[in-house]
Amino acid sequence: MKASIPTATVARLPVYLRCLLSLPQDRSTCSSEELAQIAGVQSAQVRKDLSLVGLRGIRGVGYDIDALRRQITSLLGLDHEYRVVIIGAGNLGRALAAFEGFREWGFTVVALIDTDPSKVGTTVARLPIAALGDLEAIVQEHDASIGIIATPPGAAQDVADRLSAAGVRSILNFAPTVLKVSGVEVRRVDLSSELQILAHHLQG
Amino acid sequence: MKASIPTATVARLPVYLRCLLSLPQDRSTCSSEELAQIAGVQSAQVRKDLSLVGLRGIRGVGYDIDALRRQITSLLGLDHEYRVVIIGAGNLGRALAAFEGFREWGFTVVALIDTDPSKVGTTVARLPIAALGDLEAIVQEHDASIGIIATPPGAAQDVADRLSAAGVRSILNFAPTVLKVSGVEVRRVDLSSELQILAHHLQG
DNA sequence: TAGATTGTTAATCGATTAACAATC
DNA sequence: TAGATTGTTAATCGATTAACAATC
Repeated sequence: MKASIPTATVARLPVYLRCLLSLPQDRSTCSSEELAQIAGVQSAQVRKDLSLVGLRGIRGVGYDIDALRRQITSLLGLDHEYRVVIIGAGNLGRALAAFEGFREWGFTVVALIDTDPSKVGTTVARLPIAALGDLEAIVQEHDASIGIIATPPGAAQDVADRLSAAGVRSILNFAPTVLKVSGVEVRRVDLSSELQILAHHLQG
Repeated sequence: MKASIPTATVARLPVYLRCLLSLPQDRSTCSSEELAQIAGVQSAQVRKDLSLVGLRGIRGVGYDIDALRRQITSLLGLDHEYRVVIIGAGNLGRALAAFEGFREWGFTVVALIDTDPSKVGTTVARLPIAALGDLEAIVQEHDASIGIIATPPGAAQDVADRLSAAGVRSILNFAPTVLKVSGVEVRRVDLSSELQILAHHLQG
């Protein structure tokens, strides 16, 4: 029984990975101090995180960059391909469908879904927009494991329920809605809230 | 000297506010238990948060919904208007420029800025795209206090430096770049990282 | 060896939750 | 009054940081 990795640590792994990939090809090792510097955290944090996920360095030398890259990739499951469906073909949904940053890490957007009949059948980034009624069929056909909700707030819970029932196991929710689901991991990105938090500091 | 509000509490205020606004008009009070339920947190959390920001309820009754709405709005500074500049007119930058969710809370996008000469002068959501060279002039002209970075990663630090020097005090960063700035509050939204974190759970 | 750097422990800090007296 | 619900304290939990012996 392996102890699970703290969520704060998991959330930093993508940052470390990107930093490691940005290091010059000819470098072979990297100290926790240097990685911390470019990742914007403390070196003790880096050592603790890497230690928690079972990654070891060499005392007096540092960490093997290539081993770190490969092992973090594997820990995050980025050596698999994941199929993603996006629900909501508004400005945000379309931008996400065309976003290159997903493909780069092995996430393939297999469908963009919307209720608007005038949108269905048109294409965004070479992807045809499908009807909401086909959600379940599409998830099953492509064996999609991730759903991205970019609908208006009122539609989000229903879409989440349907994604969950169809077998999607992770949801990235851009709707400003608190989703009630079970057995599905949800991450929330609330763009308006982010600005509101910044606003608090501007005046406080 | 007022003690400052814990960051975790500040981050929940926008959620509470949205929940309160979704309550029927004819309701006048709301218990911490009910608010917790719709916000997806524990009732003790709600009471603690509200207490930390100085909001009181009535024992045996609950909290006054209208007072809560007004006071949270004020705490977050949402009774002001904020001018926002967006840098990067790619898919994401354009989607953000057209995003209605910002306007709704008093955030006005005053400029969309890009380096690409073929984009400059065209319009997105009735907003003309400006040249990067004009960033400082635009920030000053509109007295913008928030910058949204939606550039490729390599450009983000330079843009952040220029925003900061031009007087912007808060940055929302969508580039997968760790920004080094001082005296500016930065919030990071890393879309690829979100999927990577979800991927970790899919396989773990 | 001397210098560098890890890996881990313990201390600290901050956030969440449970519990319940206070009181409407 | 009796029932409901707050406001706060204390307990718990999780995350960060400091410090340093181990060791390359």
